[in-house]
Amino acid sequence: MLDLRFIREHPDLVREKLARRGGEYPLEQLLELDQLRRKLIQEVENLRHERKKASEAIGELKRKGKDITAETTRVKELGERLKSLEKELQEIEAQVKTLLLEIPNLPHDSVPLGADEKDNQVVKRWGDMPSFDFTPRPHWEIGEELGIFDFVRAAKITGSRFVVYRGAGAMLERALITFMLDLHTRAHGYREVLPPFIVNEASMIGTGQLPKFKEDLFKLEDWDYYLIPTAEVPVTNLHRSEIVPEKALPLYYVAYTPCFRAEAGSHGRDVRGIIRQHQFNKVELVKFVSPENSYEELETLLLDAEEVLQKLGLPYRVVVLCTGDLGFSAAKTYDIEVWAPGQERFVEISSCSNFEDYQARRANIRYRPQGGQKPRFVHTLNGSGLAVGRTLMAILENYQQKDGTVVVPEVLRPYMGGLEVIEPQDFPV
RNA sequence: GGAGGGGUGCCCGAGUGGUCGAAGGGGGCGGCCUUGAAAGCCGCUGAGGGUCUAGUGCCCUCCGGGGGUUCGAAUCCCUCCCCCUCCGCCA
Repeated sequence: MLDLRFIREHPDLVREKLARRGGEYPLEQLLELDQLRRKLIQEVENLRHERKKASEAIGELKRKGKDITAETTRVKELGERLKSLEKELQEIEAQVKTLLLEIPNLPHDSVPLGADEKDNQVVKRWGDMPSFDFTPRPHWEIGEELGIFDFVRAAKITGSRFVVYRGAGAMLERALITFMLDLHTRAHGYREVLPPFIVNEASMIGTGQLPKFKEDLFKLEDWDYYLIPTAEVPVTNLHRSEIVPEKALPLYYVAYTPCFRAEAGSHGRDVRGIIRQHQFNKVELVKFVSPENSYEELETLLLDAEEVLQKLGLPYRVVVLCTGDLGFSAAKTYDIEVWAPGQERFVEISSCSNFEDYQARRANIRYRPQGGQKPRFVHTLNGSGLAVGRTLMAILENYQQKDGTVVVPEVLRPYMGGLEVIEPQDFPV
């Protein structure tokens, strides 16, 4: 969330920056409530002060063995007045908190102005798109023909937007996960963690999924627990309500987790194939850094994610999201889009964001600056490194051959028992 | 699921109704000592909020969360959450 004091002191700036995102936010209402809140705080605190002094006096009288009945009745009245004011204040504060949680982060000044994804700007291209002497096919056709996807049985055991990976498909998914984890831990200095895939409500609020985006989440019945939509949630919340020493920064984490998304409102989008599933695997990079260099850290985070695609030989482009397409909690986001020749389009495969102190303030993640000064909020960043299912999709489409087989990228072969080509799976059923 | 014990500051830990925001230790910061460091010694060191004359100011809140009793709660009561031990169940 935003800093209430900053909003109060720079309302025009905040208004203007929120306007860049488009949409309506309850800023004016918040400012009004904040004024009321501060007035109530003063009244309450004055009363408390009075009561405190009077109570102390009673203690003094009692010690001297004097009569205190007159004083106690007076203070009791004071207490009752205080109680009703406190209740009022509590309600106002709850409302302020609610409004604050519904206001998104302010876009960074380097984020291009724009209304929606059409205004995102391509900032980089890498790799040559493969040329084929046949018409390249989409991954769902390749995968089903190879027998590595089974959508029919997935629909039977669960429902739509699920898939069963079989044989070399399952192995390829597993190889990708391990390959990515190895790259980020060994070459990029990330610490590997394997967090819970289920988190509580406080964690979801900490990273910004709740309270606003409840409909995107799977919730466990009779529990205040949710399936994670991304490892960003458990990993960022690792340090919720902590104060870490400055010398511990920056903290780099990498985590493999499955991700669960209700995909409410995406009916009819990407219904074919494995691009948009209710459950998918992802390797996620998360950074906790000091505010001074978070934008440099965003650039290196992006490069760390890009390197996965480079090593796999998959062509891609990087776009910077415009203000209108920016996620709720993010101040700046780069998307990496991999080339999918079977669909003749680029598909998002990673999203790398700097949240500045927006999540840190929600989740109360701070660091103590060297020299023992007051704690400050860290900056948090995260990025997919990468979405595993979509990487598998890109491999099928970019490495497909005329005969329907798929070449395994060289870096993955050690992870697949030396397998060089994926051929039709020979299963009796 | 049953029985018991516990949650206090950056960390550990004392504190069972009244100057208790809280002993002590660790850590951190500063100083002395030292060629330098370690050790030793001395001092400082919680967080959040409100306010103005903006000060090394004044005030309020915070001892797991919420509620209650009381003139007054870290301390008493209720409730919820979490952790530990034993038993049961279990991959």
